[in-house]
Order: sequence, then C-alpha cells, then structure tokens
Amino acid sequence: MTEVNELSNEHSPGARPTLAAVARRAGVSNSTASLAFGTAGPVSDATRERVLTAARELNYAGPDPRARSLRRGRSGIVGVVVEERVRDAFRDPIKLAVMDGLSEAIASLDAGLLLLADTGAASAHIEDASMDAAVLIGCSPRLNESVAAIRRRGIPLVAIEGEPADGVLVFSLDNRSATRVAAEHLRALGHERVAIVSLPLDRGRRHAMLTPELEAAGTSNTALERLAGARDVFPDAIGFVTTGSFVEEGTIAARALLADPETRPTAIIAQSDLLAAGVIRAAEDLGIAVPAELSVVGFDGVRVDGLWPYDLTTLAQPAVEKGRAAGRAIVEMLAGGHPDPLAFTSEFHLGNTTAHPPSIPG
Amino acid sequence: MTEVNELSNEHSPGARPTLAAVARRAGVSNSTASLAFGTAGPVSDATRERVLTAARELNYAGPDPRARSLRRGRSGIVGVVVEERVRDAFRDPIKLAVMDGLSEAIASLDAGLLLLADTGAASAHIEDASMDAAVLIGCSPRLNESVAAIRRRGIPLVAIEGEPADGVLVFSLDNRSATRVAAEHLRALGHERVAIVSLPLDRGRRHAMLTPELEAAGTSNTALERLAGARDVFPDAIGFVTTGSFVEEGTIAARALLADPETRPTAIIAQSDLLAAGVIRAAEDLGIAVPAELSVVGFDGVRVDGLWPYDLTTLAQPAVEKGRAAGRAIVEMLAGGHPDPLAFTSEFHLGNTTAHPPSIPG
DNA sequence: AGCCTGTATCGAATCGATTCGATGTGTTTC
DNA sequence: GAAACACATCGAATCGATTCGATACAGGCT
Repeated sequence: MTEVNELSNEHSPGARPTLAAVARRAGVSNSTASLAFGTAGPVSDATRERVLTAARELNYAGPDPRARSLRRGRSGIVGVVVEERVRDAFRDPIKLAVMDGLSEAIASLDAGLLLLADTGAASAHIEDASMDAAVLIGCSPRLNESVAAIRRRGIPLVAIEGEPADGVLVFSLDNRSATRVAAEHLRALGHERVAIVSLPLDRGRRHAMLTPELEAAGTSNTALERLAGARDVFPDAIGFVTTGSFVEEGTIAARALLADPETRPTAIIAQSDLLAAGVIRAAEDLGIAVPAELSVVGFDGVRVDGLWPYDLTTLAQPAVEKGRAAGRAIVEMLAGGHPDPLAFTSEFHLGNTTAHPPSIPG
Repeated sequence: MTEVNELSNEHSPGARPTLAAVARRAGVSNSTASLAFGTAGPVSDATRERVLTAARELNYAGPDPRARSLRRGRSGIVGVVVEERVRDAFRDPIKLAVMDGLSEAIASLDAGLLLLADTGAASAHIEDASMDAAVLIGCSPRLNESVAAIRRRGIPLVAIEGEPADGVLVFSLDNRSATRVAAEHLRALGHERVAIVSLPLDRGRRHAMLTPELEAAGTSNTALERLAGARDVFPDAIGFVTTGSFVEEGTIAARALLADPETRPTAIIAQSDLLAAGVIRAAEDLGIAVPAELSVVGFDGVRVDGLWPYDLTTLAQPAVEKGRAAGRAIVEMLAGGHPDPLAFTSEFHLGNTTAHPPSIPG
C-alpha cells in the first residue's frame, strides 16, 4: 500500500512532488536531500548534483515555504499595518517614504512586506498572518485589539509614531513642538485669527468642523499632537477635520474655513503638505492671495507637484530615516537585540507662503 | 521526562504556549481544542468556553499561522510581483489603481498582499515566499526564472499586461491599437515630426535615446506595444527611453528631444500621463507653447495634480477594472475554476494639449 | 428492553520540511 | 597497522496545528 501511495504521489499530475519524492528518486535519504538544497551543509558535490537533477526531473519547485517556515520558526515576512484601506495608504507620500526606508533597512533579512489594513472590521488577516515582525505605520499601538494579538504572539513590534505602549518600540516625531514652532512663526508675523486643517482624529473618517467632543474622542496620536502644538500658541483656533492627507481634502477644508469673509482666518496651519496644497488651491479659486491675504503652513516637507510657484512654509520631517530606523530595529530584534526607541525631529522650512497678515482697514 | 518538558513548556516565560498546552489545561483533547477555535465545528458551548478561558489564562495568541497554513495548504497571502523597487512601484498611479481593484476583488479571501520586487537580483523572496496565488503587475511572464519558479509551484498566476505565456492568465490592454489611435489623431492634425517618450524597455533602467538595438533587446511588453502603435503611423519617429513613469523623467526626456530647435518635433507621444506632464513642464520651461508649438498626448487617463490648466489628450485605461478582474480570477481559480483571460480597451480622451502643428515659414 | 440516531469528544495520521545525534566509510598520522 | 579523525550520509524526532474516522454516550422510537 505504501508502494502504491508513493507511485501515485510521483505520477499523479495534480499533486506537487515533495522533497521526499525527490530524495527517493535521487536514491538518498530525506535529510540529505534537504541538505542539498541549502548552501551550507556538508554534502558532496556529486550528491547535491544528483538531488538537484532529480528535482528538475520531477519538476520540483523547491522546499515548500509553509513547511519550511513551520520548522524554522521564521516566515520571511514583515507585516506593515496601516490604519486605512491599502489604496489610501499609498496616496500618502510620507507613508511611502517610510516604507521606502523600511524596505531598505530590512533588505538583509530577505523578507517580503505584507500589507495589512487595520480597518477595524476585517482585521482577520492581521491577527493570523504569519510574520516575523510587524511595523505599525500611523496606527495607535494602544487601544487596539489586533495590535494586542500581535503582541501576544511575541514577535518584534515597532511603531512609527503613536504613543508608547508596552512591548512596542516607538519611533516618534516631535509633532507637537514642531507645530508649535510654525505657530510661533505665524504669531511673530502678527497673525491672530488662525485656523487648523487637521488630519483624521480617529478611524471615523468624516469631515467636520473641529469640536471639543471630536478632539476628546480622538485616537490619532499624530493629529492630536500637532493639534496641541498649534493650540499651545493659538488656544482658540478653529479647525476642520479631514478624512485623510489628500489635496482635495485640503480644498474642502479651506472652502469651509474661508466661507465667511467676516471671520475668515488670516493664516491656516495644515497638518500635512498635501492638505496645505489643497488649501492654497482653494484660496486661488476664491481669489484670496497667498501669502498676502492668507498665510499657509504645512507639515512633512514633501515636494508637492504642481504647487509651483509656491514654496510652502513647512516642517520637514525625516520620513525615510524613520522607516530606516524601524527596519534596523527589526533586524536587531530578530537577532535577539534590544534596540532603543528613537525620537526624530522636524526642521522648519521657511518658504514663501507665509507673510504678515493684511492690515485690516478700520 | 515528558512531564518535565510539559512543565517547562508551560512555565518557561520565553516559549509561547501551544494549542496542546491550552488543551491540556482545559482538560480536553488536542482536537477538541482545535475545534473550539474554529467557528463551525461541533463543540458544546461549555467546552468552547473552557478552552477559550484556558487560552486566555495562558496568554495564548491563537493557532500558529505557520502550522495552520502547512496543514491547510493555504497561507492567506497573495503575492504581488512588481518589476522594480517597491518604492518606485508605488509612485505609479496605474499600479496603485490596479492594486486597488485587486485588493477589492480578493477581499472575500481575507488574504494579505505580499509585495515582492522582482529586481532580478534579490529574487530570493519571490521564489520561496509562501503564497496562495501571485499577480504579476507589469512584468514579463516569460523570460523570467522567478516566474517560472512560481509556476512550478502550481499556484494560480495571473498577469496584468505582458505577453501570454503557458500557465499564466493574462489580462491585457490594447496598448498598440490605442496608441495608434492617438498617433492617427496627431497625423490628422497635420503632424509629421513626432517623437516618442517611452517607458523603460527592460530592467536596465538607464535613460537614453531610443535605438534599434535597445528596441530589439526590449522585454517590456507594454512599452514595446505602445511603441509599435506609434510606429504604425510614424515609422521613423525618434524616441527617448526613460527609467520609469515619473514626471521628472518626462522632463528629462523632453529636454533631450527638444534640444535642437531645427529638428524639434511638433508633437510628442508620451507613454504615460506622468511622462506627458513632465514633457509639458519642460516645454513651459523652454518657452515652447503647448499645444500651439508642441502637441502632447499621454496614456493612462490618470489625473495629474498640478497640470492645470491643461487637460491632457490621452488614452484612458480601466486600471482599477483590470485589477478587479485579476482579483476575481484568482478567487475563481482558488475555488477550482478556470476563468478566461480578458482584454481591456482604452478610451481616447481629447483634451487641449493637441492642435495643428505651427505653420513653418518659408 | 432493544435499536437507532445524532452529537460531543478523542486518537492518530498528516501536512513537508529541518535538524540533531548517530553511523559508517575513507583518509591521515604516528 | 592501529588509533584518531574528518566527512558524507542517514534515522528519527520535531515544528504546531487540522482532520478523518472511531468511540462513547444520551435520548427518542417502536
């Protein structure tokens, strides 16, 4: 019966051959065949050749990654968790830059990047995808049960931004103090009526005027910190919450904030450069001159195509470097090390989109 | 001794608990514990509760994905292979749109997307990543050994564009005939000196003037087909090969093509909208009026931020729909079906970037 | 009472490879 | 010529779960 099974395994066209089948055909043991596929093991060249030939003849595709990863305890996969649909995540140049640095730093692991959308609902994948480590990009490492599940799994877990949490290595940015610098710049220029265009505060993702309730219910560390930085200087600034860092969202926000000529702000603090670009576009449409009638500052320091001739006043953050640091940390943790968290700082860039507020005639 | 091991497994802080440990603690068999984690199985509510409680007490994170995927033969991962560095892939709005449709269509699989860069060199991941299916986006399904390895693995394999190959389900686009339509449009307007700005022809990725040698050595189906479509109408068109679909690359190409005022083309066929945007930008810089002095057509039909006031004449392709079709095909193949390949067509969009060529005085 | 049905649970085989310790063979060294 | 050694190869245990067929038991039926 064993014989029959062996034959059927080797000959039935549907079933993929296994390493055992290859070994049998090459006339070596299971273990030797396995060794032959590695590069290191003590195998004679002749034997290795024989095994590889047998593999070729059987059309064997190499050791099954599933079995290999069970036995080895490593799967060669690093999970990247984003708190939105995958499609939206990749419209954000900052996230792309982070992934860029990340993939560069983990290149030595020879691992693939598994995209996981932590949209709250279908978080099935994220809890039972096999990965060797996970990176949270712009998600809250606390509060979240998927994240808790990953942590329980005991794999290295790093977060780009987001407040510190147990067992999560956080790479943070000076969101609050950097925004404060920008706000102080505006105040020094003489601005008093300032409005804020905010990134989403939670996963709700509707746009709305900023209210204390929304603010209190917020979970997005990045948005809240930048908000706090602005509030440090302009405690009463009004604001508008967008659904994401997109140019169109900035336009929508600016339309709402600039609607009433009486109460119109003289400056807008946008929480991202894309939002700022949208604000400027809206101002153009409304015939409001930037920076003469409206000053605009952004955040991120990404080059926005088509913003010319404007050179946005903004806070340049080292996004690629953040990703790289996270990647390096993962490599170190997988090697058994215990790297330290790191805080990154943004640099104020003075462009030509900020100026003194217009002097208002009596 | 067995006893000792069991104890050490349950108590040593480093080792993660296994399902067996949970079962033992709950006083049920291994198999019952497994059943308790599924939703379907015939388990009494009381037992399930007991198992889940034991799991909680042991801080068990749920069945190990590696073991599960070995046993089940499914890993819940769909590989996405792109022929460039991951960072570059995501700068291309068409690839993003494809991924978008893809992730939408495979949502029912509850699978994650594994990014794999087929850069020729470090193709280690792509050959031994565990995945249930693979999608090639803009890679040649022939010629490539990594792809051959995937095929040998016997998993569903679909390709977005690229010439047909055995065992690969291809979703194609009418690259050639669509480009021909654009070229005919230019000829109808009276253009005779036309230049082409081409996507990369192979993985070499250097920019250079287009030569017959480069063309003959090309492996990128998409670029070659679009080239052929242009050549159907303007057999002698000169061209410039870029390193990718980026605005800057279009600018570089246009600078090269527009350098000599004597031989300057009156129209440029760009193989992507981003390239076309770069061409227009270069023309602006050089003081060449579009469309009065230079007509420009693109390909893709993506909205390029900052191209305003231009409305690019282009070929709009159903990128999201291509991704969706690929995703649906994968779902069907994993269910044992044999879906048919599909050919998509692009739609000519007449914008304001094409016009009659300037009448050349005496 | 005897028989049958259905359900909850269990045992054991299985998925496909890796790896450790053991074995056997061939070569060097004194 | 025997002891020591290096090296290739092999057997068997192992990774951690899933699943199929068997079992036991409770209740319903005639």
